[in-house]
Amino acid sequence: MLDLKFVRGNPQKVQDVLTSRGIKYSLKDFIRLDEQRREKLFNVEQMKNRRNVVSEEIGRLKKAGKDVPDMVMEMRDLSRSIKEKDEEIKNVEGRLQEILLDIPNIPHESVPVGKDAADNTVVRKWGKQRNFGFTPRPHWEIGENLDILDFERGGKVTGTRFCFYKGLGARLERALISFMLDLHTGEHGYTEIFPPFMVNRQSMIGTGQLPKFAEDMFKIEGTEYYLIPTAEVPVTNLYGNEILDGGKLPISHCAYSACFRAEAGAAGRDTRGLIRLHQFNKVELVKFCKPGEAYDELEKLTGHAEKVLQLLGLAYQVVVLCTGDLGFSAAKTYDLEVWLPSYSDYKEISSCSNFGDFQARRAGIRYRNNKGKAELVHTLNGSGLAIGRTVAAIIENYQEADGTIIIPEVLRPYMGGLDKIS
RNA sequence: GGAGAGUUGGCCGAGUAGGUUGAAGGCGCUCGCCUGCUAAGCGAGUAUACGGGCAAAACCUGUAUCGAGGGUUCGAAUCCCUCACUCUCCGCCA
Repeated sequence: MLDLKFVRGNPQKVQDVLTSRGIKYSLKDFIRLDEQRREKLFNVEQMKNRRNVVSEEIGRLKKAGKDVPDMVMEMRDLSRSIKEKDEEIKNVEGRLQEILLDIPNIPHESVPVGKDAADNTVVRKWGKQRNFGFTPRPHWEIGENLDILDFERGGKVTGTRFCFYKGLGARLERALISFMLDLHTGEHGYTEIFPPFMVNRQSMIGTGQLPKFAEDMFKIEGTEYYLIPTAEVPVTNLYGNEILDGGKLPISHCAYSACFRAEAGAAGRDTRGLIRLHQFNKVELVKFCKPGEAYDELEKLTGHAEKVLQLLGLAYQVVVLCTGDLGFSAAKTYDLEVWLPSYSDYKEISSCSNFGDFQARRAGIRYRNNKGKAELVHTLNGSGLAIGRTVAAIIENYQEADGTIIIPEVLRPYMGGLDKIS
């Protein structure tokens, strides 16, 4: 959420942002509502002031044994009008809030201007695409042949976009989770969190999934709880409505969680394999820092996610998202894309973003600065990494001509010393 | 699921025959004094949000906030209702 005062003071800039993100909404209504609100507020506050003053006087006079029916009558009327005015203000504020909650973040100045994913720019590449001496096969084929992935039974037991991992496949999934968590806690200084996989509505609003993207979410029937689409949601909201000690910043958390996504707008895309499931595992990195540190922290966090790919020996590229492709809450995002032979292309495996104070304002996450003033923190997060897509990348990039899979060196301690899945 | 207790400021904790209590007291923290050092001691200060004034900051001023929302009342932390959460006991359960 943007600062109301900022929008008030920079309507043209905000309007431009909306336009650049393809949102056709005129801020004129908003500005008018805001003016209305302030006028009404000023008005009612004066009335309340009078009520306070007179009520106090009534108390004093009554104590002195005097009866003041005319004053009481006047206050009765005044209170009635106050109640009406308060109602009006509440309505106006509700509408303002609705609009404000649907306005996306402002991209950082370093973000390239562009229309869609085609305008994203590659920042760097790492590793080289393997030269197979045979025709590489997609991971779903290899996985099914080795009996470590079972999509068919996933469909039978639950439905489309669900999958069973089996035997060494399940082991590989678990190994990756442990490997990533160990790396981030041991080498990168993150404190591990194991969060709830369901959150309430307020938390979803805090990180920006709601109210705008309700159709992407699974809601638990009969409750106000939602399945989390990423650990970002519970972990960022961990400090919601708190004022943190500035000396403790930056705070770095990593968290494993299952992630649940409805994939409402993705019908027909990535229908095969592990790439786009309704449920997948992910290790997430989350940071809370002071405003001045955020962009340094973004580079660091991105580097931490890259480190996972490097240690696994997977070729990837780093892409900076252009204004048109940027997520709703983000001010700047780097996507890490891993080389996937079955796609003959790089495919997103991590998304690392700085949200500035956008989420912090929604969730109420502040810290006390060195002047003793409460100030919004800046929040960041990134996948470190998406587990399912990592499994896919390992299967495809480490496959042998005979259909077996070499296990990357760093994972072997987590796989009972095994060096191959066959 | 049944029965009961609770939810006050950064923390602890007062505060019910409704009235000047944003809220006693303590702790913590900040600044100053004092002091070989440290500790102790002394003094002052120490919430947030949203308005108004100011070009703006400082500052001044108003309103709101004692879990959330509603009600009663001239006036509510204090009374009533609903909800959420926490705790205890019972039941159930991994």
